[in-house]
Amino acid sequence: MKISSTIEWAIHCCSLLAGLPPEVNLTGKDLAEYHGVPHPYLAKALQTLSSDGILMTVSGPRGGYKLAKKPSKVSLLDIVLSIEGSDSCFDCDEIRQKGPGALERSASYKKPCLIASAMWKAEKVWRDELDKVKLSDLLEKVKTEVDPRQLKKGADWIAQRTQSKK
Amino acid sequence: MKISSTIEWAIHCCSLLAGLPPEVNLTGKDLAEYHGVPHPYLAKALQTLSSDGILMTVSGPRGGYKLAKKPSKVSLLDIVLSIEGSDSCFDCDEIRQKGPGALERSASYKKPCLIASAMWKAEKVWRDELDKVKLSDLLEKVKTEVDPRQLKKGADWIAQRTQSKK
DNA sequence: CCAATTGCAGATAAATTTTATCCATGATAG
DNA sequence: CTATCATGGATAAAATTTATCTGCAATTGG
Repeated sequence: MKISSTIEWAIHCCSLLAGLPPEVNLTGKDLAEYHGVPHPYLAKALQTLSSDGILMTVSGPRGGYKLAKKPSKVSLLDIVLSIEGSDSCFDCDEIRQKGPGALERSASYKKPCLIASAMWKAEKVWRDELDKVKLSDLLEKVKTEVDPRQLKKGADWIAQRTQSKK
Repeated sequence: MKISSTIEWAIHCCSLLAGLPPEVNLTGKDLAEYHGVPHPYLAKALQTLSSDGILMTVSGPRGGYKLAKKPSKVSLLDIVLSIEGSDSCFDCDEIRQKGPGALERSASYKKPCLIASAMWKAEKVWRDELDKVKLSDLLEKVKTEVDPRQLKKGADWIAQRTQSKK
């Protein structure tokens, strides 16, 4: 029941991009370097985000990634589902239909398994909670909660990166 | 982000045991057979549940497992955490402290990462939801929602199992 | 048009986790 | 004292996650 670290990287990348001016983009390599994670693997995640319409790509020299929507239109759930896929995390194997207690005709099982229902309900509240949090909410909090020196350092590094390529 | 099928088995086993009279116990083999799952592997889960105080074991001939607490005192969360461990499903790797935007002294990072906080909050509502559902709630619903023929068939099989060993 | 940069898709491989099995041991009812 | 049953440890197979590489397509700037 572990959430893969790719999710963590993907959210960090998206929220970084959300804070940049709309004309700026960063390459996959920049994003990997910025976060200290392996580039080729992160690239996979970025490609997925882009094919799901969360990121936009600009190819060619001075290309890279930028956010495809307004930060207020992208929730953490969007990112999580893009990377992990939207399948439920609980698979009901219908084991109630398997043992000696089971009835022959599976048509007898109209209502979903009670246990599965409970697990799915819990997953729903989890997803709803993640859907409430938009990238714009994170940006807002960053302004008030994150050390300004850190913000400056990050911004400088990005500025230098985008400048030096001109 | 998949929930292992062991969880599903464990919950089914516990809710089956919850419906039996207090003096009755079922062996690991019975439980495996009843649910149509591999015995040696299920045994591991039953052992874990028992070492976590959710199940009681009776060793020796005519031994087996029974519920260690009243059904109203065991929640789905108890079972899930017993099997999966209680670690959070989201690991914060503190990647904000890794890239070129990071500050040198990690003491500067007093508040938890905003992204991790959001993920943990979502996990909390998930857990709270699962903790609301007790085995007694499932039993209650089983009475009204499950086909009586199925209940009878299961009960008969169990009765035959527990009888034939006398 | 050319050359360099960048994302894309697919194949592949290493590492880790999940799933599964087996066996020796200890407890206990009959 | 014997058959039954849980326990704990070791082991192995299977699946998934993590990671890398390579050739290709698109695009920009010269």
